[in-house]
Amino acid sequence: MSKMVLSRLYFNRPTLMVARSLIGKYLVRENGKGVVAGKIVEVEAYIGHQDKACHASKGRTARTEVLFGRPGISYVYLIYGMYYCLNVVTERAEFPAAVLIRAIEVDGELIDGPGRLCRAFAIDRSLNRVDMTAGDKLWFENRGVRVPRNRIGAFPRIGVDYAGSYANKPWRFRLRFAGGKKIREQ
DNA sequence: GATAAGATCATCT
DNA sequence: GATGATCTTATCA
Repeated sequence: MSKMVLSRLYFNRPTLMVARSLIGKYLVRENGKGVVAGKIVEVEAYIGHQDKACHASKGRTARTEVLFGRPGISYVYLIYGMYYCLNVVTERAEFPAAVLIRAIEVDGELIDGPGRLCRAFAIDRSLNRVDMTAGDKLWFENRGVRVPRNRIGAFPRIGVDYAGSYANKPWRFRLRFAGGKKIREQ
């Protein structure tokens, strides 16, 4: 069986649907040396120019241009001068939306937080605007893990208090258990 | 356990 | 010149 790389059509759907269904899928990173893969356990959705927490709410700029592009493309940026965050663009072209990958489980070990995740996977600005549906360097796989809806919790997003009425939207999704243990909630 | 502060820079005003 | 889709370490209680 060939690898089940998530396709363009997978990401060309409502962002909340993509975000929820990404829980339990695998993020795969291939650099020159080898392959690292981990199960996604936490994501956040950023949806449209009306969402003040979404970078595209400030308009279409050189930086946010990628959010207006085709689904399935990576959006990597530097935050607080020290950490990278990995997102994947969702929904049709011209509609700016993306899913931030926040936490991953690799060999039973939880890598908690977008900055740490990118460090562990050696993700930086050179992986911005990569086509993640091509199965090259960075992509998502469905490895047949089924996650029941009741194992996924929805919470407000992190660090977006400034976003007004959008600050409290339950657009963060997290697996309630990982590695056999209950993990942090809220 | 909780909270505070420091590191450090691309992007936008 | 201000500001974060953060993480680590230190200091308190």
